[in-house]
Amino acid sequence: MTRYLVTSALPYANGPIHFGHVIGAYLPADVYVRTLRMQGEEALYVCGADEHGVAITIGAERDGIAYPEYVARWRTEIKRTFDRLGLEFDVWSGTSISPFHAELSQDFFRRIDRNGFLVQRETEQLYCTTDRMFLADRYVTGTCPSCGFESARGDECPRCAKWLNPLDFADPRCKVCGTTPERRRTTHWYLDLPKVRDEFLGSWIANHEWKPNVGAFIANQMKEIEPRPITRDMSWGVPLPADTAGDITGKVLYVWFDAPIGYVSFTREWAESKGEPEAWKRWWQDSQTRLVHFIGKDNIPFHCVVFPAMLHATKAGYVLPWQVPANEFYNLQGRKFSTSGGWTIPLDEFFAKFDAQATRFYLLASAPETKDSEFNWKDFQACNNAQLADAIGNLVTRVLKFVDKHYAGHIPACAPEHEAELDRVLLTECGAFGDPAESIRAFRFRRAAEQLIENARVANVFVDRSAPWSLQKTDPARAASVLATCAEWIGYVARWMAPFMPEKAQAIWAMLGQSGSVTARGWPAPPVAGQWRLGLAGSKLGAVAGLFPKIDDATVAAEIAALEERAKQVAAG
RNA sequence: GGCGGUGUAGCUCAGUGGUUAGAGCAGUGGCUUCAUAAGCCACGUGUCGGGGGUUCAAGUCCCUCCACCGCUACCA
Repeated sequence: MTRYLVTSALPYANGPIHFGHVIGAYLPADVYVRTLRMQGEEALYVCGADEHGVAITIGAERDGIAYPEYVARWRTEIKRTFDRLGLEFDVWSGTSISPFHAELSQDFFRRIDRNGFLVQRETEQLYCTTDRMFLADRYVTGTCPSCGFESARGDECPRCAKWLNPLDFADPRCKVCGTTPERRRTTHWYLDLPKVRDEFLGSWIANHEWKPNVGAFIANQMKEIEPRPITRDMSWGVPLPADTAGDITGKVLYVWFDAPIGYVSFTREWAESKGEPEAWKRWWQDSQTRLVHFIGKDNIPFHCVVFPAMLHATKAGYVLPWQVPANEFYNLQGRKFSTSGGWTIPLDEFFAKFDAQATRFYLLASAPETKDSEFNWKDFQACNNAQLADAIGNLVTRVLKFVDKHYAGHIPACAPEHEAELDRVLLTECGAFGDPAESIRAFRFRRAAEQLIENARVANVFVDRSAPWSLQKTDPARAASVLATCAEWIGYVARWMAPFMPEKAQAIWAMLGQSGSVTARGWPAPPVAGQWRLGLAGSKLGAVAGLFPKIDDATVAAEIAALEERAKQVAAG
């Protein structure tokens, strides 16, 4: 049977994550997995921190703490944010602590080497003797040989936009410490991407169905693909396999090589924790697996080209990505999120004031699926107030409080003589409703959010048309049937909501007097007249209370002012 | 420079070459009172960024120009 192996881009353990990361790669994956499971599919959701690389060593040294301590801090901090948002991974680990990671990364390297997809090259690079490391282009600054701009970056001149090679600087300086680096020769292993392309990857990519914003982009990249270095001169990382390295020391696998292998090693870690050490193979080396990578657009070349090339080059039977639902970028109030620039939302403060479940819904409803989008405070308020509080929250309270008052807190039964007619009115005359799962499976989360609201509105129309408060006086039996029908529909709404807002869905389920988990009831089949009711009649309601507190204008104005103030203070230094 | 994306109603956005281009929000008017002053109904002539072209037919395909954004692969 088909099974779904879902991954979210491994967050880099070098700083806090913001809502842009959350909606780009994590929240959609969580909703996807929850939906699949409610539909009875087998799914595994894997994530963890990416913890190697030079940016981390620089950060740790700046903070004066050991590398492992540094990455542990961010691994924990990032996970805390995920926990607050209700993101549930089956395994959460880190590339520097996962017990299988180093061994498996070396295994990848060895297999790829043995299969003839690695080449060695000697190059000359700038080396900073103060920081004791080779400098990436961006870590070098100097005078542009083209236009004379004195603070050109090693990769590109900000003034004349010319591509640069830092070796061409007459006066190179290390961006970290300001001293002059020296030239050194060094040998590295390169992944022979053109060879993988010609043997397999080119035709695989051409014949694979990609999300529209992914396909054209990577097809074009295949033409200019070049070998990529996969080793690096530093100490923090996975050491080269000793049998390959020989007498060469001081090299580790480059972070972008070992990071995606984390998906596999974390799966092994999960299997081990389940007491089935071999179970990971069922997920990674079985053609029934559908591998889905949720990422931001900056990761497209990596997950659609490089990682598949690595998987193929091992010739170890690994599955390749089935879908890569990459999102575009998510901004904040018209500008890019910038932690260092103060243009961000401090999450501790945010979650002290605002509901994490409502935030999940808003992020999904505004997700950057086809183009960049943004978190906008006024939109957030409108979404919470008009869609969640008014359309869904009020539907629940208006119906259940009515039931509470007139039926002694028990959901009435729908009289058999009313059922066919009420089904017809509800299902065909009160507006269109759709199945959010269809949209979710197509990675259209904004559309699914709309459908959720539309579905709730169907019941609001039904209540208005039926006017049970009048029937109560003229035809009490019919009033009871109407309320019974509304309660049943709310049960559907709760299940449709469950992947988006699991806690709120559960709260509705409890208000309906149902025990157990709402997700245990599974995903609802599209309601069909005569057979859609769950049979809630007779249930004793739980305590009925408002689900979504409203956010007032003053609160929003204060948040916008605080955001601008933060940015201003950072700009002033 | 190269590549990619975006440009549709006041705002945020949907729109698989084919009837008079849609939704939500905001706005206006009416109805209702069960409910978190919530709900329902009605009301949208917008050079679909500009200009060419293909087609019986283009927001939808092609070319070009303009604007904005991103990427450019040793910042992982």
